[in-house]
Amino acid sequence: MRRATLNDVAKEAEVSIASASRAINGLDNVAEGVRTRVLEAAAKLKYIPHGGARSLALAKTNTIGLLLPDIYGEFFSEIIRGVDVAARARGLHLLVSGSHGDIKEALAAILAMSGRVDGLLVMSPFVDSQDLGAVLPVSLPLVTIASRIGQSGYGAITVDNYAGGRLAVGHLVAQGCTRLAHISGPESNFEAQERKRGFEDAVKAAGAKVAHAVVHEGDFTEESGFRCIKDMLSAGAPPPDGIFVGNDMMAVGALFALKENGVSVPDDMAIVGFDDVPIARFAQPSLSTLRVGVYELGRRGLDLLADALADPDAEPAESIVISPELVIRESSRRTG
Amino acid sequence: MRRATLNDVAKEAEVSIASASRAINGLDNVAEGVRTRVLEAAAKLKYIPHGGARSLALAKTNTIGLLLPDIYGEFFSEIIRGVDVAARARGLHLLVSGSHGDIKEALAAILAMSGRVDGLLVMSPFVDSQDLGAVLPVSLPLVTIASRIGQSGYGAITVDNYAGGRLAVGHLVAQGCTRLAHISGPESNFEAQERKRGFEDAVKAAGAKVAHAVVHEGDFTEESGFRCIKDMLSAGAPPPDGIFVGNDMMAVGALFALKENGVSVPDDMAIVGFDDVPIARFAQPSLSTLRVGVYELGRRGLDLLADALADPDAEPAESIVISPELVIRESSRRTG
DNA sequence: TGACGTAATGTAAGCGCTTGCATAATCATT
DNA sequence: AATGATTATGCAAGCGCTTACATTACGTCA
Repeated sequence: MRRATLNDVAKEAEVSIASASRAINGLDNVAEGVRTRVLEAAAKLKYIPHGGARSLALAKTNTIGLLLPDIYGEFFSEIIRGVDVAARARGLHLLVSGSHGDIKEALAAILAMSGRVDGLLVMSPFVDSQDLGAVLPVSLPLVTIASRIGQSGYGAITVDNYAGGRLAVGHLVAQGCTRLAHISGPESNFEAQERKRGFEDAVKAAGAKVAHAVVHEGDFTEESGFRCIKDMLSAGAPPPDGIFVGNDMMAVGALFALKENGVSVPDDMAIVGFDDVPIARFAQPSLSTLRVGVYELGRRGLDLLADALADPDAEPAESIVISPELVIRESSRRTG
Repeated sequence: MRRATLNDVAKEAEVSIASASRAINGLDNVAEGVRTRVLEAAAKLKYIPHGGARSLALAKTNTIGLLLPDIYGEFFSEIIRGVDVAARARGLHLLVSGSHGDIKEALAAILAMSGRVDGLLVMSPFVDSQDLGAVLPVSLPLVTIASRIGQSGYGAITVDNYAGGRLAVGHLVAQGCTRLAHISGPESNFEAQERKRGFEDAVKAAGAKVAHAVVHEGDFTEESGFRCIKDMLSAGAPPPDGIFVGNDMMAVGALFALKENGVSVPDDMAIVGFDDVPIARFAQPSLSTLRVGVYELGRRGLDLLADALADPDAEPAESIVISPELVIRESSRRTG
């Protein structure tokens, strides 16, 4: 049986469709008798308003689109949590999509979202994200998270990855490490590049205190962290005694590999990750890392967007920069 | 500047709106000249089709609604991953919402989704979910995951939690445990109840081999697992030597508490969880658990729904029951 | 050259809803 | 009782799009 429309309800209640609409929406210019008749008819027909049609008529969807590289896993799950909580608080719904690292897919997702959302929350940490910015319709309110999109115009939330990298190195040096290494994220990832740059500059600044500093490239997955450590250990060269790993998942993989090879952490090798995803404190040993407040990233991103939506001609909020905070746990705390 | 509509494009290209539509959608009954004119006009005006309007006209959204108790965290994140992958493979989009354990919120979410999705994928493991079923519009294709909703009609995916509970106990007994305990999920959760029932029946069946079997009630969070262990240890009674924990997150909390109290796992106490979320193998010691294949839950749920959507008058697929598989890791592997 | 099939285009209805405006009904006021 | 103010209701346009159907233009064949 076809789903009931407002028209059906109106007929059943023997009123005009306009009155039915008003009754359903609780407007006050409806006679009591009409209201009850309409409501009864609606219940009888199991009428449920058609959200899409309503959106079209109102030019308002009460939905915001969330576009992430992926929509699962420790990191993104935390982002989603932040966004979800904030959205719920404002009565907004979420249309989420993953771009899977593919600009094409990201564009397709945005196309599909167009006309279904009031605004867009985008995280696209790819070095060439600017292209994305160029294609985006100017008309859709857009807030970016940890991205590098040309014209955002509606604010952005970014993480000071460079400073984070420097902090990590500073800490490792303070712990007495003299041979440093970095396991970076992919070349194509803007955040990864910034972290690496922080690492390298800090190493340079440390001067003679640091003997040599290698960089291995991973791809932000646990497996790649595992693999990088294996490579390092079998390289022949003396292994480093302190590693700054580009994100926590790779650090977890690294810890695994180190344990497998009997390298003691932190005594033989100190490890520092990045992000502070929930798993960091469960790792064995627990993982020192740079806390970004991933949850906050999501929450504040949504707030920024929702505020812009609520007051379209407020001046665009300046972008927010989040400074990572060093969290020292077992993996880098030298007793000596 | 207002966003461009198809009408604007048609005017710009000096053709009728019908031709513009056909050109944009790549139909073949359009003269080449017209097509290029339209496409150029569209590009010039930065035209992006309005998905909502298109859906309304086509009575098809290519979106499916995913309603979960929460949309983040180890467990749900895995579900989302399965759903996402399957949806992507079929070109479907996802409108996700969390009910936060509140039936009211779940209903609100479903209302909001109505008319924006072609079908619904719902997980509502609450004992009183039937009420939800009663209210749902019959018209929307619906597949349930690990839920207990009256008339699903379009198939369902369920987990054999009872069998899982029995398996866990069987394993613990086989490891030589004689004093068993269970940390259950909340009373209101259907799955939790089934797992508990499995535990209790298996204990009964074990007869004299098991001295006594206590049940503590948690709420599926890590904290509650932690707390239950603390309670157990300070209870005065001799502590159990084998615990079946209702899910992995609580088990992780339990491991923490045990380590804090110097109880050795698995020698003093063996632990078995449920779900096999990704974190289970990272725990220290790694966690024995009942693998549900959470990812599969999501993937197959979506497939079921999408198939029903694709062929509306196929007979409703029978529901799928997933049998958990025992995964033995360090937390319950006795060397003796 | 005229009848006819084919292909390109336009017209307009309709998807389900909201809402400005006009109309009708009710009430208070003098 | 006549007037104006107030309230309830309905009509119809419109949100941006698709598409059945009608119309027109064109080439083909006898």
